[in-house]
Amino acid sequence: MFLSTSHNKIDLKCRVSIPATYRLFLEKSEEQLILFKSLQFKCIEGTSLSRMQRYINAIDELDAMSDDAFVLRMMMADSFETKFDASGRIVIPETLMNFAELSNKAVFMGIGESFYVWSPSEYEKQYKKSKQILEEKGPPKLILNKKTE
Amino acid sequence: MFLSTSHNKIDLKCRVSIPATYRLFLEKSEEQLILFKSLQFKCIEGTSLSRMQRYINAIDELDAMSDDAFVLRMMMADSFETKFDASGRIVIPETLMNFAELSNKAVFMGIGESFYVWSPSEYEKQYKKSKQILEEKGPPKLILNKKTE
DNA sequence: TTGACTCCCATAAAATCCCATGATATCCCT
DNA sequence: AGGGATATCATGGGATTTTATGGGAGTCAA
Repeated sequence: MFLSTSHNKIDLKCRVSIPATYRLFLEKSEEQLILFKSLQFKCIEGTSLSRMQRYINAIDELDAMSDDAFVLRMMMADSFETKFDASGRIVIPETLMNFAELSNKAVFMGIGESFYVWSPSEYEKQYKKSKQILEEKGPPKLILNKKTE
Repeated sequence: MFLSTSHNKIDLKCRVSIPATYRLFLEKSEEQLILFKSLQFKCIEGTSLSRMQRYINAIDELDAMSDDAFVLRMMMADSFETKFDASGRIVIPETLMNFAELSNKAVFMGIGESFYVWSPSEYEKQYKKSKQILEEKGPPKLILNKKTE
């Protein structure tokens, strides 16, 4: 699983070290890493190829002309398969650098099946926002054992 | 699989470089590349021969006299099997150049099992449209809670 | 012989590999 | 528990390979 947060440097070639824990998780499960534009936030989302595969399969199950299928196809088009160099770094494609407004620092935030990559300022913004919601509305009600029907 | 987007040049001989990632995917899976007119958009669709085969099989399951079967057969008739030259380029058949209104630039857009080839202006149009749908309707529901089974 | 198509070679820019290093964390032995 | 030895991590930069693209020589058919 992708967990924990870390702040890593992006060098002039747009390389970043993927946090070792993330990398080990991918290597252990023999998964390729996919990066894509988040549909919800101004950040990059990272996930395994097999999870991305599930989205792709979903496209075929939808009405091909539907808005959902349309948006999902665009998501694929904004996705990149990446691999590590010998020292565990990836290169962030230019498209994604621009989309997430990254320059020389990246914040990795693990959220289970996937992770986010933020610019420090955007991360800060979202972090404060979540804190504020927490204060105003109290902790969210979690249902851990959801019935699947 | 086919992912990511790239803008490549079409030269005077109607040659374009297929994005290396697409090419490698096809070579690795020992697949032939098929190009055909998209049924939904003003663009060329590219896919593997085996996926095309699935379309063809699907025709047989339709009422042979139906309009759907008729349209699909016409689509097949405008399909081209293409192969790369030594440096990974293909020649786009004139019929398809005209259909997609291509001139000197092609936008390759990977959508999983297949990819689209657009003129830059048409691509731009579709991209904006998807952005707009995303804003108005939010991300597709299956993104948010995906059932694994 | 002219036009269309296919090979083949050339090249600049970009992506990738390879080796190096300081900092941190982990191990291990007493 | 201390403290040095060892491994791992995050980072830098140069060398090499691949990619995308241009253009010419050979080939085949009308």
